[in-house]
Amino acid sequence: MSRTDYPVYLQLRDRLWDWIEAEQLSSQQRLPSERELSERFRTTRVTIRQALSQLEAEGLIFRSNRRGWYITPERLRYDPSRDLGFNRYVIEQGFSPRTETLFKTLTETPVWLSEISGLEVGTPIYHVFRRRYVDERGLLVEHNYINPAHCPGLLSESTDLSIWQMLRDKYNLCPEHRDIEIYPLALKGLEAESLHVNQGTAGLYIQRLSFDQRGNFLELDREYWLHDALKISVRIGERPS
Amino acid sequence: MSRTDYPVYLQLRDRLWDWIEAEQLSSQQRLPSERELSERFRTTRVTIRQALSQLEAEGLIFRSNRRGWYITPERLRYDPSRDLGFNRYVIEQGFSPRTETLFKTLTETPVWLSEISGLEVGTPIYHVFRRRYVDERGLLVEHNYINPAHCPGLLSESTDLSIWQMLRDKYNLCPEHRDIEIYPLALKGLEAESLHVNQGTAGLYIQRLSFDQRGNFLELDREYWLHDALKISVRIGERPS
DNA sequence: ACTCCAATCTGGTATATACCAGATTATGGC
DNA sequence: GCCATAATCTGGTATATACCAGATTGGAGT
Repeated sequence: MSRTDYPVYLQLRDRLWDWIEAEQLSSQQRLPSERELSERFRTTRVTIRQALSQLEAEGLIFRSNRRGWYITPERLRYDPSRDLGFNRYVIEQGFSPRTETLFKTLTETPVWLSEISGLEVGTPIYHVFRRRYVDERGLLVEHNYINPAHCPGLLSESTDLSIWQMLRDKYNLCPEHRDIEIYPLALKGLEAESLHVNQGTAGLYIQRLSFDQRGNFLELDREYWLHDALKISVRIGERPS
Repeated sequence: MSRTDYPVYLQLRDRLWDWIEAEQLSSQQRLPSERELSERFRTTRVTIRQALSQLEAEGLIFRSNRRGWYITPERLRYDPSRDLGFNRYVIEQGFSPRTETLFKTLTETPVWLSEISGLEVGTPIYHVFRRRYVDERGLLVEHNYINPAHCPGLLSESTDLSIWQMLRDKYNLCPEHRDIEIYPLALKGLEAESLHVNQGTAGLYIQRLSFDQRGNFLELDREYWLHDALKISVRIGERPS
């Protein structure tokens, strides 16, 4: 029994889904062009785009600006409460990570950061902005604000790997307390541009604010993820075996 | 300096944002109709809708089916790792909660639940489906699957309050171990209908799988939130005062 | 082989128009 | 006052069309 009372674009959504399954399209493969799809499914490009947007919202496909539509890879599992480096858990899941440092600089603590970190406004602070890839798809950009009082000279190190690991191994820093915030938002401005996605693309924001044993501010991490790129997975307590 | 090289709908997005601020529109207030806005801003309804969709993605406004656009209330803070009842933390934040039980039934464990819970396929299981409001806006729907072995007769209780509290107070059950999963998705089917939103509306999925001290399955909680309704906030470790 | 540039392909933006379906409001009969 | 119903208002869906801008491709010239 088909749902013929559905709007066309929802029928198309389902037909496209079925078609993708039937064609066995897999991760990162390209769909036919919108014009071709609109002919094949006997409708207009506008309507096909509505259907494609649905599948995009569901995380089945994603768009690459003016290049086409592609099959979304499996979501990356991610536990923001653990201090595992990005590279490490990406590899653990059988993917291939890459990190680009877009800029790193020593700047002055702005008001908003002062309010959540406890640092005085104007205090020197490291600011690192990085883009992270999994299998050559850019999944997130990340701002790190690090207290240089605890790790002088950090900027001269390579920041293409785990900052957290560097803090631990080289500076013997270990966060004792953390505040984590997570919420969906729209990617815009610098974050959208850096990820090469359109303004307003759905994203997920993850913020981690870390303090040491004495309550001193260590680091702030603000991550902007593509909405379809990750699945947060947290385990609390021990599971008896 | 204005960004005149921006597409019209992004300029409109910003102008609408400014207009909303200037008009001091506040939580749950209604915007003028799309036709009126398209006249006021000298463009077509199609383009105004693109701009409105941007603001919707950013969480500034939300739509109520065929009634209009409204200002989104502040996000609710929510800590899925704690066992605070919904009603309690909503009230703590100065809002007014309400819960409707859409159905509750005794059914048989399906395959997918068996795989994550360890129950045998076909084992009796309680299934409760509820809708939760804050200030009379439906923010989420929630499926609860509860192991009746630990709490016989639960269905004859009222399920309009905290199931967790009932499990603790009446059945002395306390989860020792939990697996939590969170990811953005599109609301569709039953969940979209129950929240009176369009198919494909952005949402956030939160799943909690609870076991007792001996590793027995207690409860599965699957929550479907509106994307703009909550801010997950978790505190790890103690903050020295 | 290589570079450069033009042609072409892609999705992105924009306008105009029409009708539908649910929600709300106005109206008229009681 | 109340209730049923009709008119109206709202966003939702759909088609047709045009042009833009970035990405890719293909070919000419070296």
